[in-house]
Amino acid sequence: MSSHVEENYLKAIYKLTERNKDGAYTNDIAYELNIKPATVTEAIKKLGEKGLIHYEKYKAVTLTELGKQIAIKTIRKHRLWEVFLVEKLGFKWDEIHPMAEELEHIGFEELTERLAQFLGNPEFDPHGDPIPDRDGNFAKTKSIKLTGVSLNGTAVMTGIENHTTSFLQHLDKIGIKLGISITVKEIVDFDKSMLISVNGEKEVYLSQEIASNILCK
Amino acid sequence: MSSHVEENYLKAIYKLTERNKDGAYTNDIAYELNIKPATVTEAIKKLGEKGLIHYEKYKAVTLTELGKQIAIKTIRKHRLWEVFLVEKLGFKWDEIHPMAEELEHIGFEELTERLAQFLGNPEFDPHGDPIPDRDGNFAKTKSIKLTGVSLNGTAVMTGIENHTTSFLQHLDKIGIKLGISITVKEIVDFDKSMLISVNGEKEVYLSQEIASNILCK
DNA sequence: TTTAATTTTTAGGTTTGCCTAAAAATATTT
DNA sequence: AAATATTTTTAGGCAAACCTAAAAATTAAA
Ligand SMILES: [Mn+2]
Ligand SMILES: [Mn+2]
Ligand SMILES: [Mn+2]
Ligand SMILES: [Mn+2]
Repeated sequence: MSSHVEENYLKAIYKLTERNKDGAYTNDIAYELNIKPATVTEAIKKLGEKGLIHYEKYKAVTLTELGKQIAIKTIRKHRLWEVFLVEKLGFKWDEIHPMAEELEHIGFEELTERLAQFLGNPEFDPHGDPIPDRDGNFAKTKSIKLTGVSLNGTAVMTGIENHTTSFLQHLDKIGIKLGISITVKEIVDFDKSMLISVNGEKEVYLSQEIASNILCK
Repeated sequence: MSSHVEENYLKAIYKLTERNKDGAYTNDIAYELNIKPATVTEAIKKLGEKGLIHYEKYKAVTLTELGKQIAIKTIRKHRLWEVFLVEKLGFKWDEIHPMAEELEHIGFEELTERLAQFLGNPEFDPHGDPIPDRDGNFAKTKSIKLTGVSLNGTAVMTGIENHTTSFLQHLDKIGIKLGISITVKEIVDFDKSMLISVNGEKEVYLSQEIASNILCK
Protein backbone atom coordinates (compact mmCIF):
# COMPACT_ATOMS: atom_id res chain seq x y z
CA MET A 1 0.00 0.00 0.00
CA SER A 2 1.47 3.34 -0.97
CA SER A 3 2.46 5.48 1.99
CA HIS A 4 0.12 8.15 0.66
CA VAL A 5 -2.91 5.90 0.89
CA GLU A 6 -1.72 4.27 4.09
CA GLU A 7 -1.33 7.62 5.84
CA ASN A 8 -4.85 8.61 4.86
CA TYR A 9 -6.31 5.46 6.37
CA LEU A 10 -4.31 5.83 9.56
CA LYS A 11 -5.24 9.47 9.90
CA ALA A 12 -8.93 8.67 9.43
CA ILE A 13 -8.76 5.89 12.00
CA TYR A 14 -6.94 8.18 14.41
CA LYS A 15 -9.58 10.86 14.04
CA LEU A 16 -12.48 8.44 14.47
CA THR A 17 -10.87 6.80 17.48
CA GLU A 18 -10.57 10.19 19.13
CA ARG A 19 -14.32 10.57 18.80
CA ASN A 20 -15.21 7.00 19.76
CA LYS A 21 -12.84 5.17 22.07
CA ASP A 22 -14.03 1.77 20.81
CA GLY A 23 -12.20 2.41 17.56
CA ALA A 24 -13.11 3.12 13.96
CA TYR A 25 -15.87 1.31 12.10
CA THR A 26 -15.61 0.24 8.49
CA ASN A 27 -18.52 2.40 7.41
CA ASP A 28 -17.17 5.49 9.15
CA ILE A 29 -13.71 5.09 7.65
CA ALA A 30 -15.32 4.72 4.23
CA TYR A 31 -17.35 7.87 4.75
CA GLU A 32 -14.32 9.78 6.00
CA LEU A 33 -12.24 8.82 2.95
CA ASN A 34 -15.06 9.01 0.41
CA ILE A 35 -14.72 5.40 -0.63
CA LYS A 36 -16.89 2.30 -0.32
CA PRO A 37 -16.99 0.05 2.76
CA ALA A 38 -15.90 -3.00 0.76
CA THR A 39 -12.71 -1.17 -0.15
CA VAL A 40 -12.09 -0.34 3.48
CA THR A 41 -12.44 -3.97 4.53
CA GLU A 42 -9.71 -4.92 2.06
CA ALA A 43 -7.46 -2.13 3.25
CA ILE A 44 -7.81 -2.65 6.98
CA LYS A 45 -7.07 -6.33 6.56
CA LYS A 46 -3.73 -5.36 4.99
CA LEU A 47 -3.03 -2.68 7.57
CA GLY A 48 -3.64 -5.33 10.19
CA GLU A 49 -1.13 -7.69 8.58
CA LYS A 50 1.38 -4.87 8.49
CA GLY A 51 1.02 -4.33 12.22
CA LEU A 52 -0.37 -0.82 11.87
CA ILE A 53 -3.81 -1.50 13.32
CA HIS A 54 -5.58 -4.08 15.45
CA TYR A 55 -7.99 -5.82 13.13
CA GLU A 56 -10.56 -8.43 14.05
CA LYS A 57 -13.40 -9.31 11.76
CA TYR A 58 -16.58 -7.37 12.44
CA LYS A 59 -14.91 -5.29 15.15
CA ALA A 60 -13.95 -1.64 15.20
CA VAL A 61 -10.25 -1.18 14.48
CA THR A 62 -7.71 0.68 16.61
CA LEU A 63 -4.19 1.83 15.88
CA THR A 64 -1.15 -0.02 17.11
CA GLU A 65 1.61 2.06 18.67
CA LEU A 66 3.35 2.11 15.29
CA GLY A 67 0.20 3.02 13.41
CA LYS A 68 -0.51 5.79 15.88
CA GLN A 69 2.97 7.21 15.43
CA ILE A 70 2.55 7.37 11.68
CA ALA A 71 -0.88 8.98 12.02
CA ILE A 72 0.48 11.61 14.40
CA LYS A 73 3.46 12.33 12.17
CA THR A 74 1.09 12.88 9.28
CA ILE A 75 -1.01 15.25 11.37
CA ARG A 76 2.17 17.08 12.37
CA LYS A 77 3.12 17.56 8.72
CA HIS A 78 -0.38 18.62 7.76
CA ARG A 79 -0.59 21.27 10.42
CA LEU A 80 2.93 22.59 9.92
CA TRP A 81 2.25 23.08 6.23
CA GLU A 82 -0.98 24.85 7.12
CA VAL A 83 1.00 27.29 9.24
CA PHE A 84 3.40 27.80 6.35
CA LEU A 85 0.58 28.48 3.92
CA VAL A 86 -1.01 31.07 6.17
CA GLU A 87 2.00 32.70 7.82
CA LYS A 88 4.41 32.71 4.89
CA LEU A 89 2.28 32.59 1.77
CA GLY A 90 -0.66 34.61 3.05
CA PHE A 91 -3.47 32.16 2.41
CA LYS A 92 -6.65 32.36 4.46
CA TRP A 93 -7.60 29.65 6.92
CA ASP A 94 -10.42 28.42 4.71
CA GLU A 95 -8.18 27.89 1.69
CA ILE A 96 -5.41 25.73 3.04
CA HIS A 97 -6.84 22.32 3.81
CA PRO A 98 -6.72 20.77 0.31
CA MET A 99 -3.12 21.84 -0.17
CA ALA A 100 -2.06 20.57 3.24
CA GLU A 101 -3.83 17.34 2.43
CA GLU A 102 -1.25 16.74 -0.29
CA LEU A 103 1.79 18.30 1.34
CA GLU A 104 1.31 16.10 4.41
CA HIS A 105 2.43 13.09 2.40
CA ILE A 106 5.86 14.42 1.55
CA GLY A 107 7.96 12.13 3.63
CA PHE A 108 11.34 13.53 4.57
CA GLU A 109 11.94 13.77 8.30
CA GLU A 110 14.60 16.43 7.82
CA LEU A 111 12.24 18.53 5.72
CA THR A 112 9.54 18.40 8.36
CA GLU A 113 11.90 19.38 11.14
CA ARG A 114 13.49 22.22 9.21
CA LEU A 115 10.07 23.47 8.24
CA ALA A 116 9.03 23.41 11.90
CA GLN A 117 12.11 25.36 12.87
CA PHE A 118 11.61 27.84 10.03
CA LEU A 119 8.09 28.47 11.33
CA GLY A 120 9.33 28.89 14.91
CA ASN A 121 8.12 25.52 16.13
CA PRO A 122 4.48 26.55 16.32
CA GLU A 123 2.25 24.71 18.78
CA PHE A 124 -1.02 25.38 17.01
CA ASP A 125 -2.15 25.48 13.42
CA PRO A 126 -4.24 28.26 11.83
CA HIS A 127 -7.42 26.55 13.03
CA GLY A 128 -6.23 26.38 16.62
CA ASP A 129 -5.51 22.66 16.47
CA PRO A 130 -2.41 21.52 18.36
CA ILE A 131 0.65 20.48 16.38
CA PRO A 132 2.29 17.39 17.84
CA ASP A 133 6.00 17.85 18.52
CA ARG A 134 8.63 15.68 16.87
CA ASP A 135 8.06 12.99 19.48
CA GLY A 136 4.34 12.97 18.91
CA ASN A 137 3.28 14.84 22.02
CA PHE A 138 0.40 17.27 21.76
CA ALA A 139 0.23 20.49 23.76
CA LYS A 140 -2.39 20.06 26.45
CA THR A 141 -5.48 22.05 25.60
CA LYS A 142 -8.64 21.83 27.61
CA SER A 143 -11.03 24.13 25.84
CA ILE A 144 -14.76 24.57 26.28
CA LYS A 145 -17.49 25.31 23.80
CA LEU A 146 -18.69 28.88 23.64
CA THR A 147 -22.12 27.55 24.57
CA GLY A 148 -20.57 26.63 27.90
CA VAL A 149 -19.67 30.21 28.74
CA SER A 150 -22.22 31.73 31.09
CA LEU A 151 -24.02 35.03 30.75
CA ASN A 152 -21.67 38.00 31.14
CA GLY A 153 -18.72 35.64 31.14
CA THR A 154 -15.67 36.33 28.99
CA ALA A 155 -13.44 33.86 27.14
CA VAL A 156 -10.70 33.84 24.52
CA MET A 157 -11.32 32.00 21.29
CA THR A 158 -8.82 29.18 20.80
CA GLY A 159 -10.29 26.85 18.21
CA ILE A 160 -13.17 25.41 16.25
CA GLU A 161 -14.98 22.11 16.17
CA ASN A 162 -16.09 22.30 12.56
CA HIS A 163 -13.60 22.80 9.73
CA THR A 164 -15.89 23.25 6.75
CA THR A 165 -15.13 26.05 4.34
CA SER A 166 -18.55 27.60 4.81
CA PHE A 167 -18.17 27.76 8.59
CA LEU A 168 -14.68 29.25 8.36
CA GLN A 169 -15.76 31.83 5.83
CA HIS A 170 -18.75 32.81 7.88
CA LEU A 171 -16.64 33.36 11.00
CA ASP A 172 -14.32 35.51 8.90
CA LYS A 173 -17.20 37.58 7.64
CA ILE A 174 -18.53 38.35 11.13
CA GLY A 175 -15.04 39.06 12.45
CA ILE A 176 -14.55 36.02 14.63
CA LYS A 177 -11.04 34.62 14.64
CA LEU A 178 -8.56 32.93 16.96
CA GLY A 179 -7.43 35.07 19.86
CA ILE A 180 -10.37 37.40 20.09
CA SER A 181 -11.97 38.02 23.45
CA ILE A 182 -15.64 37.10 23.59
CA THR A 183 -18.11 38.36 26.18
CA VAL A 184 -21.55 36.82 26.36
CA LYS A 185 -24.00 39.72 26.54
CA GLU A 186 -27.27 37.88 26.18
CA ILE A 187 -28.60 34.35 25.80
CA VAL A 188 -31.88 34.30 23.94
CA ASP A 189 -34.35 32.13 25.75
CA PHE A 190 -36.27 31.15 22.64
CA ASP A 191 -33.49 29.48 20.62
CA LYS A 192 -30.41 29.66 22.83
CA SER A 193 -28.70 31.95 20.35
CA MET A 194 -26.32 34.37 22.02
CA LEU A 195 -25.34 37.97 21.64
CA ILE A 196 -21.62 38.37 22.10
CA SER A 197 -19.23 41.27 22.00
CA VAL A 198 -15.93 40.82 20.20
CA ASN A 199 -12.93 42.41 21.91
CA GLY A 200 -15.33 44.74 23.67
CA GLU A 201 -16.12 46.32 20.34
CA LYS A 202 -18.81 45.19 17.92
CA GLU A 203 -21.64 42.92 18.97
CA VAL A 204 -23.15 40.08 16.99
CA TYR A 205 -25.73 37.32 17.42
CA LEU A 206 -24.64 33.71 17.03
CA SER A 207 -26.96 30.76 16.62
CA GLN A 208 -26.50 27.92 19.06
CA GLU A 209 -25.22 25.83 16.17
CA ILE A 210 -22.44 28.31 15.54
CA ALA A 211 -21.65 28.92 19.20
CA SER A 212 -21.33 25.20 19.83
CA ASN A 213 -18.61 24.98 17.19
CA ILE A 214 -16.49 27.73 18.70
CA LEU A 215 -13.93 26.68 21.30
CA CYS A 216 -12.63 28.96 24.04
CA LYS A 217 -10.62 28.98 27.18
CA MET B 1 -2.74 8.25 -15.85
CA SER B 2 -2.18 9.99 -12.53
CA SER B 3 -0.87 13.52 -12.93
CA HIS B 4 2.11 12.50 -10.82
CA VAL B 5 3.17 9.81 -13.27
CA GLU B 6 2.18 11.86 -16.28
CA GLU B 7 4.30 14.81 -15.20
CA ASN B 8 7.31 12.56 -14.77
CA TYR B 9 6.99 11.20 -18.30
CA LEU B 10 6.54 14.65 -19.79
CA LYS B 11 9.48 16.04 -17.84
CA ALA B 12 11.70 13.18 -19.00
CA ILE B 13 10.63 13.67 -22.61
CA TYR B 14 11.22 17.40 -22.33
CA LYS B 15 14.71 16.85 -20.96
CA LEU B 16 15.64 14.29 -23.61
CA THR B 17 14.26 16.44 -26.40
CA GLU B 18 16.45 19.30 -25.24
CA ARG B 19 19.46 17.05 -25.72
CA ASN B 20 18.31 15.47 -28.98
CA LYS B 21 16.05 17.54 -31.19
CA ASP B 22 14.64 14.41 -32.88
CA GLY B 23 12.75 13.66 -29.71
CA ALA B 24 12.87 11.09 -26.93
CA TYR B 25 13.43 7.38 -27.51
CA THR B 26 11.63 4.66 -25.63
CA ASN B 27 14.84 3.26 -24.20
CA ASP B 28 16.06 6.64 -23.01
CA ILE B 29 12.79 7.51 -21.33
CA ALA B 30 12.90 4.15 -19.59
CA TYR B 31 16.43 4.77 -18.39
CA GLU B 32 15.55 8.28 -17.22
CA LEU B 33 12.58 7.05 -15.18
CA ASN B 34 14.14 3.81 -13.99
CA ILE B 35 11.49 1.64 -15.56
CA LYS B 36 11.42 -0.90 -18.38
CA PRO B 37 11.02 0.01 -22.08
CA ALA B 38 7.86 -2.09 -22.41
CA THR B 39 6.26 0.03 -19.73
CA VAL B 40 7.24 3.18 -21.58
CA THR B 41 5.68 1.97 -24.82
CA GLU B 42 2.39 1.50 -23.01
CA ALA B 43 2.59 4.91 -21.40
CA ILE B 44 3.56 6.93 -24.47
CA LYS B 45 0.72 5.36 -26.40
CA LYS B 46 -1.68 6.75 -23.81
CA LEU B 47 0.04 10.13 -23.68
CA GLY B 48 -0.33 10.24 -27.44
CA GLU B 49 -4.07 9.56 -27.23
CA LYS B 50 -4.37 12.31 -24.64
CA GLY B 51 -2.76 14.78 -27.00
CA LEU B 52 0.25 15.40 -24.80
CA ILE B 53 2.87 13.97 -27.13
CA HIS B 54 3.30 13.14 -30.81
CA TYR B 55 3.52 9.36 -30.95
CA GLU B 56 4.20 7.24 -33.97
CA LYS B 57 5.25 3.64 -33.70
CA TYR B 58 9.00 3.12 -33.70
CA LYS B 59 9.67 6.87 -33.79
CA ALA B 60 11.08 9.17 -31.16
CA VAL B 61 8.31 11.10 -29.40
CA THR B 62 8.03 14.87 -29.02
CA LEU B 63 5.81 17.00 -26.84
CA THR B 64 2.73 18.74 -28.15
CA GLU B 65 2.25 22.37 -27.16
CA LEU B 66 0.04 21.19 -24.29
CA GLY B 67 2.49 18.53 -23.18
CA LYS B 68 5.30 21.04 -23.26
CA GLN B 69 3.35 23.46 -21.12
CA ILE B 70 2.75 20.81 -18.48
CA ALA B 71 6.41 19.78 -18.53
CA ILE B 72 7.56 23.37 -18.11
CA LYS B 73 5.09 24.00 -15.31
CA THR B 74 6.46 20.96 -13.53
CA ILE B 75 10.00 22.21 -13.97
CA ARG B 76 8.93 25.58 -12.64
CA LYS B 77 7.52 23.97 -9.52
CA HIS B 78 10.57 21.77 -9.06
CA ARG B 79 12.99 24.66 -9.23
CA LEU B 80 10.94 27.01 -7.09
CA TRP B 81 10.76 24.40 -4.35
CA GLU B 82 14.51 23.90 -4.66
CA VAL B 83 15.01 27.61 -4.03
CA PHE B 84 12.72 27.37 -1.03
CA LEU B 85 14.62 24.42 0.40
CA VAL B 86 17.97 26.18 0.09
CA GLU B 87 17.06 29.80 0.80
CA LYS B 88 14.47 29.30 3.49
CA LEU B 89 15.20 25.94 5.05
CA GLY B 90 18.97 25.99 4.72
CA PHE B 91 19.48 22.75 2.81
CA LYS B 92 22.57 22.33 0.67
CA TRP B 93 22.36 22.10 -3.11
CA ASP B 94 23.19 18.42 -3.10
CA GLU B 95 20.36 17.51 -0.72
CA ILE B 96 17.33 19.02 -2.36
CA HIS B 97 16.61 17.10 -5.53
CA PRO B 98 14.68 14.14 -4.07
CA MET B 99 12.44 16.44 -2.07
CA ALA B 100 11.78 18.73 -5.02
CA GLU B 101 11.02 15.63 -7.05
CA GLU B 102 7.97 15.08 -4.84
CA LEU B 103 7.01 18.68 -4.15
CA GLU B 104 6.88 19.40 -7.88
CA HIS B 105 3.73 17.32 -8.18
CA ILE B 106 1.66 19.40 -5.78
CA GLY B 107 -0.72 20.95 -8.23
CA PHE B 108 -2.24 24.19 -7.06
CA GLU B 109 -1.57 27.11 -9.38
CA GLU B 110 -2.15 29.61 -6.59
CA LEU B 111 0.32 27.81 -4.35
CA THR B 112 3.02 27.91 -7.01
CA GLU B 113 2.52 31.59 -7.69
CA ARG B 114 2.48 32.58 -4.05
CA LEU B 115 5.58 30.51 -3.44
CA ALA B 116 7.30 32.27 -6.33
CA GLN B 117 6.35 35.64 -4.92
CA PHE B 118 7.45 34.65 -1.42
CA LEU B 119 10.85 33.72 -2.85
CA GLY B 120 11.09 37.00 -4.77
CA ASN B 121 10.34 35.51 -8.18
CA PRO B 122 13.80 33.99 -8.60
CA GLU B 123 15.06 33.43 -12.13
CA PHE B 124 17.49 30.64 -11.30
CA ASP B 125 17.44 27.66 -9.00
CA PRO B 126 20.27 26.68 -6.61
CA HIS B 127 22.00 24.79 -9.41
CA GLY B 128 21.95 27.76 -11.75
CA ASP B 129 19.17 26.36 -13.89
CA PRO B 130 16.64 28.90 -15.14
CA ILE B 131 13.17 28.93 -13.63
CA PRO B 132 10.46 29.42 -16.26
CA ASP B 133 8.08 32.25 -15.45
CA ARG B 134 4.36 31.70 -15.03
CA ASP B 135 3.90 31.84 -18.80
CA GLY B 136 6.58 29.25 -19.39
CA ASN B 137 9.33 31.55 -20.62
CA PHE B 138 12.88 30.82 -19.59
CA ALA B 139 15.42 33.54 -18.94
CA LYS B 140 17.87 33.59 -21.82
CA THR B 141 21.16 32.07 -20.76
CA LYS B 142 23.95 31.35 -23.18
CA SER B 143 26.68 29.88 -21.05
CA ILE B 144 29.88 28.16 -22.05
CA LYS B 145 31.75 25.30 -20.53
CA LEU B 146 34.73 26.16 -18.38
CA THR B 147 36.80 24.11 -20.83
CA GLY B 148 35.96 26.76 -23.41
CA VAL B 149 37.60 29.56 -21.42
CA SER B 150 41.07 30.29 -22.76
CA LEU B 151 44.31 30.56 -20.81
CA ASN B 152 44.38 33.60 -18.53
CA GLY B 153 40.76 34.21 -19.31
CA THR B 154 38.27 34.95 -16.53
CA ALA B 155 34.63 33.90 -16.24
CA VAL B 156 31.84 33.80 -13.67
CA MET B 157 30.37 30.45 -12.75
CA THR B 158 26.67 30.28 -13.57
CA GLY B 159 25.74 26.64 -13.65
CA ILE B 160 26.54 22.96 -13.95
CA GLU B 161 25.95 20.29 -16.53
CA ASN B 162 25.96 17.36 -14.15
CA HIS B 163 23.61 17.21 -11.17
CA THR B 164 24.82 14.12 -9.36
CA THR B 165 25.28 14.29 -5.62
CA SER B 166 28.92 13.30 -5.84
CA PHE B 167 29.73 16.07 -8.31
CA LEU B 168 27.89 18.69 -6.26
CA GLN B 169 29.59 17.61 -3.06
CA HIS B 170 32.98 17.64 -4.67
CA LEU B 171 32.51 21.18 -5.95
CA ASP B 172 31.46 22.20 -2.43
CA LYS B 173 34.57 20.65 -0.97
CA ILE B 174 36.94 22.51 -3.27
CA GLY B 175 35.06 25.77 -2.83
CA ILE B 176 33.44 26.06 -6.24
CA LYS B 177 29.97 27.48 -6.25
CA LEU B 178 27.68 29.66 -8.32
CA GLY B 179 28.84 33.23 -8.69
CA ILE B 180 32.53 32.75 -8.12
CA SER B 181 35.00 34.31 -10.50
CA ILE B 182 37.27 31.79 -12.17
CA THR B 183 40.59 32.62 -13.85
CA VAL B 184 42.34 29.97 -15.90
CA LYS B 185 45.97 30.00 -14.78
CA GLU B 186 47.28 26.96 -16.58
CA ILE B 187 46.09 24.28 -18.97
CA VAL B 188 48.08 21.09 -18.54
CA ASP B 189 49.14 19.78 -21.90
CA PHE B 190 49.19 16.16 -20.83
CA ASP B 191 45.55 15.70 -19.77
CA LYS B 192 43.90 19.06 -20.42
CA SER B 193 43.32 19.51 -16.69
CA MET B 194 43.38 23.14 -15.66
CA LEU B 195 44.67 25.18 -12.77
CA ILE B 196 42.18 27.88 -11.86
CA SER B 197 42.05 30.58 -9.27
CA VAL B 198 38.82 31.14 -7.42
CA ASN B 199 37.92 34.79 -6.80
CA GLY B 200 41.59 35.62 -7.18
CA GLU B 201 42.25 33.73 -3.98
CA LYS B 202 43.00 30.04 -3.70
CA GLU B 203 44.09 27.95 -6.69
CA VAL B 204 43.03 24.43 -7.53
CA TYR B 205 43.48 21.88 -10.34
CA LEU B 206 40.40 20.58 -12.12
CA SER B 207 40.30 17.53 -14.37
CA GLN B 208 38.91 18.09 -17.83
CA GLU B 209 35.94 15.96 -16.82
CA ILE B 210 35.13 18.36 -14.00
CA ALA B 211 35.86 21.51 -16.00
CA SER B 212 33.57 20.38 -18.79
CA ASN B 213 30.68 20.15 -16.35
CA ILE B 214 31.10 23.68 -15.05
CA LEU B 215 29.19 26.41 -16.90
CA CYS B 216 30.28 30.03 -17.03
CA LYS B 217 29.59 33.28 -18.73
C1' DT C 1 -36.89 -14.61 20.73
C1' DT C 2 -37.95 -14.23 16.22
C1' DT C 3 -37.84 -10.86 12.67
C1' DA C 4 -36.03 -6.96 10.51
C1' DA C 5 -32.47 -3.61 9.70
C1' DT C 6 -27.78 -2.45 9.53
C1' DT C 7 -23.05 -3.39 9.05
C1' DT C 8 -19.33 -5.96 7.40
C1' DT C 9 -17.33 -9.16 4.55
C1' DT C 10 -16.79 -11.95 0.34
C1' DA C 11 -16.79 -12.63 -4.59
C1' DG C 12 -15.95 -11.07 -8.85
C1' DG C 13 -14.55 -6.86 -11.86
C1' DT C 14 -11.95 -2.81 -13.61
C1' DT C 15 -8.06 0.41 -14.29
C1' DT C 16 -3.41 1.86 -13.61
C1' DG C 17 1.30 1.20 -13.73
C1' DC C 18 4.53 -1.78 -13.49
C1' DC C 19 6.99 -6.48 -14.99
C1' DT C 20 9.28 -10.52 -18.20
C1' DA C 21 9.71 -12.94 -22.37
C1' DA C 22 9.17 -13.20 -27.06
C1' DA C 23 8.09 -11.26 -31.58
C1' DA C 24 8.58 -7.65 -34.92
C1' DA C 25 10.69 -3.67 -36.80
C1' DT C 26 14.58 -0.84 -37.53
C1' DA C 27 19.49 0.16 -37.71
C1' DT C 28 24.24 -1.27 -38.24
C1' DT C 29 27.82 -4.22 -39.88
C1' DT C 30 30.01 -7.08 -42.64
C1' DA D 1 22.39 -7.23 -49.81
C1' DA D 2 22.66 -10.36 -46.10
C1' DA D 3 23.52 -11.14 -41.60
C1' DT D 4 23.65 -9.34 -37.06
C1' DA D 5 22.63 -6.31 -33.39
C1' DT D 6 19.65 -3.10 -31.27
C1' DT D 7 15.35 -1.06 -30.33
C1' DT D 8 10.55 -1.16 -29.93
C1' DT D 9 6.38 -3.34 -29.54
C1' DT D 10 3.17 -7.09 -28.29
C1' DA D 11 1.42 -10.61 -25.24
C1' DG D 12 0.49 -12.20 -20.96
C1' DG D 13 0.93 -11.37 -15.82
C1' DC D 14 0.72 -9.14 -11.26
C1' DA D 15 -0.40 -6.05 -7.27
C1' DA D 16 -2.72 -1.95 -5.62
C1' DA D 17 -6.77 0.49 -4.99
C1' DC D 18 -10.88 1.16 -6.26
C1' DC D 19 -15.90 -0.62 -7.58
C1' DT D 20 -20.91 -3.31 -7.36
C1' DA D 21 -23.76 -6.93 -5.89
C1' DA D 22 -24.69 -10.49 -2.90
C1' DA D 23 -23.88 -13.22 1.28
C1' DA D 24 -22.97 -13.47 6.15
C1' DA D 25 -22.71 -11.61 10.68
C1' DT D 26 -24.13 -8.49 14.05
C1' DT D 27 -27.33 -5.34 16.18
C1' DA D 28 -31.84 -3.42 17.00
C1' DA D 29 -36.82 -3.83 17.01
C1' DA D 30 -41.12 -6.30 17.36
MN1 LIG E 1 -6.56 20.80 7.50
MN1 LIG F 1 -5.92 22.63 10.51
MN1 LIG G 1 16.48 18.99 -9.10
MN1 LIG H 1 17.90 22.21 -9.82
